[in-house]
Amino acid sequence: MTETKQAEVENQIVADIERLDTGEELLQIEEAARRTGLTSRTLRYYEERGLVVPARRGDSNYRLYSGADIERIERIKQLKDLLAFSLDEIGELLEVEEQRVSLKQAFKLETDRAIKSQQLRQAILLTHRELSLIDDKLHRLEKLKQDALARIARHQHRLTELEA
Amino acid sequence: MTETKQAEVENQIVADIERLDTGEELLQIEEAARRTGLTSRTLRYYEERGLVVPARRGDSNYRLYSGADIERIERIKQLKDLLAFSLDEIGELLEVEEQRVSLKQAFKLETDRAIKSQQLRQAILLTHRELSLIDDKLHRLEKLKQDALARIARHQHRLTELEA
DNA sequence: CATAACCTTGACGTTTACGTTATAGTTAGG
DNA sequence: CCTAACTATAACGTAAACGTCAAGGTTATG
Repeated sequence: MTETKQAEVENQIVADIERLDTGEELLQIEEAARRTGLTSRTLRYYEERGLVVPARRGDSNYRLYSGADIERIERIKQLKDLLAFSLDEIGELLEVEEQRVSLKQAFKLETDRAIKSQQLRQAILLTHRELSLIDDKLHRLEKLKQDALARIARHQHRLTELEA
Repeated sequence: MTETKQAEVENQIVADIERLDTGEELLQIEEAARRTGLTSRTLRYYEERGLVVPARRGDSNYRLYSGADIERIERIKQLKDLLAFSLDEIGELLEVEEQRVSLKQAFKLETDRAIKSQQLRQAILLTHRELSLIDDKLHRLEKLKQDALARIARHQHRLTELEA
């Protein structure tokens, strides 16, 4: 059986996958990087910055990323690329999101109706703050678009005028 | 007459303003920086990168920025902040815009109807390319917003459920 | 005409966000 | 068990986008 280098690599990738007690698949750094479109160096850097600490380390001390970790990395990409935020700003925003998550946890355990309501209201507030950040940029982008559209319309008008 | 330091500065600012043959006001670098919300260093850096070369230099070799220069600087800010473009990318985009402008000039001088039409079509094409860049980011931002909105809706739903 | 407050061109420093290289441990396949 | 291909940390390098002096010229004002 002459296994190609390609096939070997694929085997390696399959071997990359471990599992948590929960049965969730865990990825080694290179595979996590591949799935998120980043590099392993970048993932280590994000960890150094405290942005994404992988779910756990295997016996070999290898980093093992969970599905939640991958989602978080994707989120960082979004915020960085789309909102032009620095990693510092992203960190703050993710902290807010985490507050929301832990708030969700507390919510589950809570039995007091009044407190649960209060927690939900708090979660809504946090998300609104996030939303306003996005909305702000959205509006300004929208204006940029309108400018471009206006230019096109002007040209178009002259064109029809010319060809009348 | 005990002129305050404040007043002196204001005098200086007024003195900053020179005029082109056209009668357009020209600003020295600090005032140009103040108006655009940047620093003089940044403006010099932009010139170094070839992004904004001031309209002219005075006899004193001072940089003098025209209204068009100021607009261009504002444009750079927009593209950098809103689209998260690097100065390189902005340079390319501004080049495209300049093509559009010079095209506009050529258009004015042109008498041949067919050529004028062609030029307009070209201008429209260029603007469309710009537009697609903006639109792309806009769509992805919109998705971010929907995610946030969905989260809010979920919370809101649970809240009404709870308080029913 | 002195002085303050501009301006000039270097040139070196800094932060961010990684890339790259070196050295060494770990794991799967033949 | 040897080798290839992963992994680890550490450390140095780098490009972008400026900040921050330093040394000197220019201009308005008292």
